Amino acid sequence: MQEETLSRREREKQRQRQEMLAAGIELFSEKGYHNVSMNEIAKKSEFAIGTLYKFFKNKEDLYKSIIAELTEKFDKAIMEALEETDDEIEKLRNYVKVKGTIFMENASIVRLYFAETTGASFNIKAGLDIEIREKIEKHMQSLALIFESGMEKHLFQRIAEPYHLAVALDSLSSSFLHLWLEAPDRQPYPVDPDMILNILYKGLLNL
Amino acid sequence: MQEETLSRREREKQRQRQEMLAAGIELFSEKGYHNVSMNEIAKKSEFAIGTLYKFFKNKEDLYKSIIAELTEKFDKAIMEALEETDDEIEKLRNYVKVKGTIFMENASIVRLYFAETTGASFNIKAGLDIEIREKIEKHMQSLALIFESGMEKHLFQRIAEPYHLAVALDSLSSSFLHLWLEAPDRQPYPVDPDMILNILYKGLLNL
Amino acid sequence: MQEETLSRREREKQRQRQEMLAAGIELFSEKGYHNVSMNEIAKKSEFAIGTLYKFFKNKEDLYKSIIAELTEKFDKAIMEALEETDDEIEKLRNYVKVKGTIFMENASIVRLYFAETTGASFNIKAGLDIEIREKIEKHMQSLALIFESGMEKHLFQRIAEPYHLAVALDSLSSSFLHLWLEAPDRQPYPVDPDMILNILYKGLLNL
Amino acid sequence: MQEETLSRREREKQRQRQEMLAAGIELFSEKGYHNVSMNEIAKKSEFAIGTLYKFFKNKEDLYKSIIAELTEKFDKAIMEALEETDDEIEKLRNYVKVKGTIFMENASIVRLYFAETTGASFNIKAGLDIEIREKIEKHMQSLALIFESGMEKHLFQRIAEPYHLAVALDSLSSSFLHLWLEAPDRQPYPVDPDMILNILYKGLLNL
DNA sequence: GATGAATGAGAATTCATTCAT
DNA sequence: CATGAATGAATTCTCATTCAT
Repeated sequence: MQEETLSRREREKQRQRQEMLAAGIELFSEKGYHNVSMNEIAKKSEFAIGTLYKFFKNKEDLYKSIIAELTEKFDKAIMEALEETDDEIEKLRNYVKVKGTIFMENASIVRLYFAETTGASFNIKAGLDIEIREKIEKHMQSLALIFESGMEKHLFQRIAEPYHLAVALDSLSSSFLHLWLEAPDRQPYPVDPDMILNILYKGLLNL
Repeated sequence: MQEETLSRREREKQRQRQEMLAAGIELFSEKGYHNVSMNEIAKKSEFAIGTLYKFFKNKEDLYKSIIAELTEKFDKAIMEALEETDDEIEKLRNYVKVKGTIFMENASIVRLYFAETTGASFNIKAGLDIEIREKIEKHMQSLALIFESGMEKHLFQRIAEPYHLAVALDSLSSSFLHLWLEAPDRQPYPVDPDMILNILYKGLLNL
Repeated sequence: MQEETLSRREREKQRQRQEMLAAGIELFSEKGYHNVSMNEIAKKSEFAIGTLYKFFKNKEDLYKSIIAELTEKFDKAIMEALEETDDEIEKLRNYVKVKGTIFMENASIVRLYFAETTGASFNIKAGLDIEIREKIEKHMQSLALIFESGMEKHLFQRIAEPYHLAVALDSLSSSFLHLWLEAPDRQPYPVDPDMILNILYKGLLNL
Repeated sequence: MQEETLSRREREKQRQRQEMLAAGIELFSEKGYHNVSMNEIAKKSEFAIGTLYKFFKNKEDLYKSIIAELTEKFDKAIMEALEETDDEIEKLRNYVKVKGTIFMENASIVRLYFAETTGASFNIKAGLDIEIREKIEKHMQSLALIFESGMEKHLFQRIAEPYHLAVALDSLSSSFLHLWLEAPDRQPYPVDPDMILNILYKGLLNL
C-alpha cells in the first residue's frame, strides 16, 4: 500500500512535470526562448514560479529538458523503424513514415527542434546541441549504411555517395514536413512518404 | 555643388551604416540575437550608441536591416541567375551555383538567415519573416516554372509535381550547404553543384 | 502515569529542540545568518521543515533562541563565578577563567555572539541585542563593584574609574579570546588567565 | 580647456561615487548588509539602480568599496601617527588619539568595520577581510615594535610580551570607542586618550 | 549632429513560510 | 501530529532606449 502511495505521488509528479514542459513547448515555440519568461510559463502551467524551480534548476534546464525529451523520443522511433525490417527499400519508407508521424504529433516542439538544429541556435553555449547533433549524425550513418547495403545488393544504383544520399533523404523529408507544418491541410506529405522517395528513386532526366 | 556635398555626406552615411550592419552581423551570428547588446555593437563598430539609434530606430530594426539586406542580395542574384539563360538545365545549375556562391561569401549571415527561416525564430513577432518567406516563395514558383517548362519540352520526366521538385532542389542545396558550413574543408559542395543535381536527375532504382 | 508520559514527551521535545538549535549554531556560525536557509537547518537536524516551525515561529526566533541560550548559560556561569568567593582578586581571576572556559567549549557560537554584540549586527531589528546588552551591562556593573570594593579595601589602587576598569577587563579578555579562536594552538590565553590580569595589575611604567 | 572639462567630469564622477558610498554606509550600518537592497541604496542616493551598477559591479563590490575606503584611510592615519615622533610614549598616545579621531568622524562606518573585523563577518567568502586583517596585523606589529623598543630603552617594564601589549592597547581603545559610540555624550574617551593609556601604564596593585 | 551617461522596466532566481495530507 | 510540496514576494542584475551636453 505504501508502494502504491509512493507511485501515486511519483505519477502525480510526472504529470506536473509534463504540464510544465507542455506550457514551455507552447510558449517557446510560439515566441522563442528569450521572449518567454519563467513567470509566463508558471502562469500558463498554473504553477507557482517556485514550483517550476523545484522541477527544473533554471530556465535553460527546462528548455533542454523539452528538447532532450523530443530528441529521445525521435531517436528511439527512428532506430526502431530502421530495424523493423531487413529490406532496404522498406527501411527507407519506414524512416520517412515514422519521421512524419512524430512530427505531426509534435508539431509545436518540432519548431523548437529545428531552431536548435538549424542556423544559429539560441544557446550556443548550451552544449545540448552536441548531444542532438550526435543523434542526428547517428541517423545519417544508419541511413548511409542502408544505402550502401542496397547498392551492394544492386537494389540501388550508385548515383551518389551513400552518406550524401542519407543527407538528401533527411533533407527532403524535413523540407516537406516544413511545408506541411506551415499549411497542414494543403500539403500531402505526412500521408504519402512515397512522394519523397520517388524523387530520389526515379531519375528526372531521360538518361 | 550642394548636391555634391549632400551626396558626399550621403555616401559617408551609407558607409557608416554598412559598418554598423557588419558589426551586427558578426556579433549576431556568433552569439545569437538576444546575447548581443546594442552597446557591444556600438563598441565593435566604433560608433557611439546614440549614433546607432540615429540609423536604426531600435535593436530589432537593426537586425531586420541585416536580414533584409541579405535577402535582397540573395533574391537579386537568384533572379538574375535564373534569367541568364533559356535552357532549363542551365538555369537549375545556375541556381545551385549562385546560391552556393552567396552562401560561401556570407557564411556568417547565413547562419542568421537559417535561424530566421527555419524553426522558431528569435523574433517571430518581428514579422520580417513574412517578407523573407514571400521572396523564398517567389523563388520556389520560379523554379517550379522551370521544371514545368522542362517537362513540357520533354527535357524532364514528370516524376513529381513541379512545385515539389522546386522544394526538393531548394532543400537539397541548403542541406549540402549546411554540411559545408559546418566543415568547409571536407565537403565538396560549393565547388560541385552537379552532385546535387545528379541526385535529382538520375533515379536511384533500376527502373 | 500521565504526568510521566507528559514529562517524557516534554523531555523528548527538549531533546529535539536542542538538536535543532545545534544544527542552527553550526550552520549560522559557519556561513552567517543570511546565508543559511531553513531547509538547510531542517536537513542538518533531520527534521521536516514544518517541524522546525512547530518549535520556532520563524527563522529569527530560532536565531534568537540560540543567542539567548548562550547568553543565559554565559550569564549564569559568570554570576556564579563572581559569587564563589569573597576575595576580589579571586573573583576577577574566576571571571576570566570562566569566560575562557565557556568560550573554548562553545567556540562556534561565540562567533555568533560576537557578531551580535559587536558592530552592525545582522539583525538590528531583532531587538535581541537589547536583552544581551542588558546582561553584559549587568556583568560590567558587577565587575565595577568588585573593583570599587577592592579599592575601598585598598587592595587596588584607584588608577581609573571602577566602571572603566570593568570595561577594560572585559575587553582584554575578549581580545585574547579572539586571538585564541583564530589560532587555538599558538595562543596561551585560555590556559593562562593571569597573563591578562597582569596587564592590568602591574603598571607598565617605572613610577 | 579640454583638460579642465575632463577633470570636471572626473570630479563629478567622484562626487557621485561618494554619494553612493555614503548612502550605502548609512543603510548598511543601520540595517546590516543583507537587510539592505540595491534599490534602497539607489533611492537613498537618488540615482537609478542602473547607475549604481555602472559604478559598482555588484552589491558586494559596493560593500567592499566602503570597507576598503575606510580601511585605507584608517591605515594611512595610523601609520602616519606612529611615524610622527620618535618618542615611544608619544607614539602610543598618537595611536590612541588618531584612532579616536577617525572613529568619531566616521561613526557609522565604524559599525560596519567592526562587523567585518569581529565575529562572523557577512562575507566569509568575500576575502576582503583578509586584506583588512593584514592591515590590522601590520598595526599590531608596529605597536609591538614600539613596546619592544620602549622596553629596550627601559622606558617600559617588560610586564608582558610586546605583541600582547599591542593587542591589549588595540582592544582597550576599541572598547572605549564602542562605549562612546553607544553614548557619545556621557563617555569621555575620544577626548581623553590618556585614560586608556593610564590603565596600562600604572599598575593596579600595590606591589 | 554625435555622444555616452543615466534611466528603470523586466527577467531569473531564492527562500521563508504555510497548509493539505 | 509530522511532513514537505507549493507558494509568491522580494532581490539582484541587465540592457534597450533616451536626452542633455
